[in-house]
Amino acid sequence: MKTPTRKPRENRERILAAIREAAIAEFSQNGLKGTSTQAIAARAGLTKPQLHYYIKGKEELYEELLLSVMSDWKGMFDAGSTDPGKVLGDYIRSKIDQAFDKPEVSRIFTREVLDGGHNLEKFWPESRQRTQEKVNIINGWIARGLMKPVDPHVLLMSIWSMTQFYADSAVQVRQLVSPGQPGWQPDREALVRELCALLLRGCGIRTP
Amino acid sequence: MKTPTRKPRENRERILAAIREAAIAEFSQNGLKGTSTQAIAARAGLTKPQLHYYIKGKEELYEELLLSVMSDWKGMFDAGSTDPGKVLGDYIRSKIDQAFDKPEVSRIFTREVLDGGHNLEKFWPESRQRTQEKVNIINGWIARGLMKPVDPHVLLMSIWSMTQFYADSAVQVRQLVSPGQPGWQPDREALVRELCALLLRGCGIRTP
Amino acid sequence: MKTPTRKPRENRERILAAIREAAIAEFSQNGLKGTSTQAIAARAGLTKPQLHYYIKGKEELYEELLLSVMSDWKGMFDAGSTDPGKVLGDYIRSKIDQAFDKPEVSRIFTREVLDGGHNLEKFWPESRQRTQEKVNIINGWIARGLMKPVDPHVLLMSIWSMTQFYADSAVQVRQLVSPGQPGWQPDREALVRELCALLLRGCGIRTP
Amino acid sequence: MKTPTRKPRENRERILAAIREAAIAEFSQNGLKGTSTQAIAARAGLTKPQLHYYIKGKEELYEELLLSVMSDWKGMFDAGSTDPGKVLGDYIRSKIDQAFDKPEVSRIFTREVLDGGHNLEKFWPESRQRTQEKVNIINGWIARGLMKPVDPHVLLMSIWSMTQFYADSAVQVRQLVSPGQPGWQPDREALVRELCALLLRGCGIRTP
DNA sequence: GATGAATGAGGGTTCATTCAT
DNA sequence: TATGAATGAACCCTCATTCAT
Repeated sequence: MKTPTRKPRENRERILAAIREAAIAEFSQNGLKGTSTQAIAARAGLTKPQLHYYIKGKEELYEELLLSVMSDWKGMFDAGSTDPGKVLGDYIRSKIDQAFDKPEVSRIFTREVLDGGHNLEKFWPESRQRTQEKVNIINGWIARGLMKPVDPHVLLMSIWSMTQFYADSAVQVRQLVSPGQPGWQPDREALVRELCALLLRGCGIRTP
Repeated sequence: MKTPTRKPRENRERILAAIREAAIAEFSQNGLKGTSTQAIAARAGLTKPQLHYYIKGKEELYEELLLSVMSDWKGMFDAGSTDPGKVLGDYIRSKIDQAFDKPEVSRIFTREVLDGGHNLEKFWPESRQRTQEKVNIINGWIARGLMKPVDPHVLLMSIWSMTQFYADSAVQVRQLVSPGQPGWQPDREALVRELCALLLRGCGIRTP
Repeated sequence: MKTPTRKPRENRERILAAIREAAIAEFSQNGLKGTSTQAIAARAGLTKPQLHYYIKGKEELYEELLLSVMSDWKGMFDAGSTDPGKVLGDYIRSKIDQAFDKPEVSRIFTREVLDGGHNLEKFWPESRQRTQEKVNIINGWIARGLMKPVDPHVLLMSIWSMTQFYADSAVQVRQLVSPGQPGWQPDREALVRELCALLLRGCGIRTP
Repeated sequence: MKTPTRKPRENRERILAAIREAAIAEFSQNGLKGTSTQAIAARAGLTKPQLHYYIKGKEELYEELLLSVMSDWKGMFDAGSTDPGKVLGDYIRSKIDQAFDKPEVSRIFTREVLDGGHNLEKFWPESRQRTQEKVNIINGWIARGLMKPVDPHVLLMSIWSMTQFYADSAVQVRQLVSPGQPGWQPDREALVRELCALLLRGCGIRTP
């Protein structure tokens, strides 16, 4: 009569969700090696053996998380429109949204890359292909005179890093921009506007 | 009688340099927690107790290293000229040079920021001040009509992240750009040119 | 309503049999300590708690099994005949049959002896008595001149170990006898014949 | 000034010897899985981490021990003489000596075989070859009429198991032979004599 | 009867650091 | 200075068993 446990399925799902949340927080803060199952368990309100009842191991949990992280980025570069300004603008917005809403997720990825990206090996082929598709689209725009001849790879990596920055280096941002003072605040809307302006102008894309 | 040990001072310096070099490599690859003193000692050609004879502790060594890392970035934004294009271009080049030549140093910093930047606390005030100076300079350029009204903070962070990216995400770059194929290669000169073009145009700075 | 469960008694017996079979296989392969209840449960098609519903504990299950193993050896040395050759020959055949047909059972016993035989304590008195009876019979044969004066204990232990070997050391046998080649194969009939010839001749027992 | 530790080399060797002795005792009693490093460490008078300072791991230690066990058996079957009775008699004596003097070592091997012998894989080829040599020698004796036509493999395995028995089943022997009473005692000399008589007569080898 | 969940103990191993020499 | 040795804590994981449903 301690805990009702009426619906086992639901309970399991709830616990698993708690584990995932805890793991994201821990991995994001301390990395794969730096995170102890102890910490994940504690944060999820479980004991260590309990945790192992639900997951297979630390690495497996990490990889599963990494997979869900990767899937979050799919389809962000939506080439539905023929307007370069709209496509790139939407891309920037999506990435900034993700950086503001789920910064931990971004950090897990950055950390993994910093660690050598060995757990990402299985994702590279697909990522490579998707990158190539984007490159082709941008080259098409250039060919049609819709934008200046910018190296597509450099452009894509620039957008990636500029937006990722607001997730990974949130601390840095907060510290460098007169904290607690009426100075600049990383306001999401203003930021998106500024980044778009900077980049679209840089590409020579005319905006309405 | 094994080793002459003629000049203790010199010897000590040489060993300390070896330790620093080894530590940079290890910390850069595995982070603070992920690095074992064993690994540092081995890479520096010492035994573990030997290492502890020269350093105070892992954390202390790390902090000392972080300090030297930070000093590398001082003076990169050289406002000696009145030409915004030259100042920003030089800044970009310096950062890219550093990213290509000392990527480990960059990675240690990024990792620290990812970890929360607690060991950077003492550096924030100075960094903040230097950032403010740069912001003022840029605002001056804007006031004098030398460039479009771009948010200086966003601009600085963009340059920072875009350049840093080539150090931190070297793996990603290599993997995403059709490796081993005649595709795009991260050539330093071309890269600097592209980044300058993109950013200066984005700021509305006319280049000769 | 999932499973009919028509005859609970029968079902229980069937499950218990499955457990015993699974346990024999596991204990025989991995020993008492090396076997996990998990493994037994899995092999018997049960969950761990289910298994614990039917058994009292791992050790208890083991002891119960050991008991049934011991009973298999009763009456193998059948002194019904007055012909030493026949009695010993039948004994050898029974033991080889058991070694070939139920090697796991043999192995559980050998393992237990290797472990110190603490769980066999209750069986020793009876075994001792049965051994003494056999010794007396053999001494009788010797007294009547039916065989050479061989130490009965040594003879019995020799037969025991020589036959047991083909159960316990099946791997060794297979590996040492040119595997996969047209060399010697552990053929049961030939083996019994050879062992009988060797031993009976060794005892100076004339065979028809 | 706690412990002299004057000669590091010597000390290390002494500790390693203690570890090996402890490990033999433990592995012999509880097998690879059943033995805890804790137990080995305790028996050797060390703490667990201390133990790991000297060995690489439990499995490695086990394999090293197994290797030394195997080498103990090399050259026991000394075919220096042309007298079958002497060769086999010496073989039996060597094996019985080893069974009485180092029973634990024998048990480690038997246990390994019982476990499937996976750690012995690398030894099989050599063992196979040595077995073949012995088989050839015995076949030579038979061809020259020095002994009856006994299957050499069966003979060798019989000798092996009969002698091994006194190491592996020491408990059984002690329990089955009226313990504490003036009955039969496993006296080494008598045992060797009995076994030789039994086997040589079984092979039809005339002894002086 | 069967199932999800919990628990406490222990297993193997690695680590940062310090001692005594 | 430099080395063998020690130490105590922590880490990841598995196990046998039991509880409540």
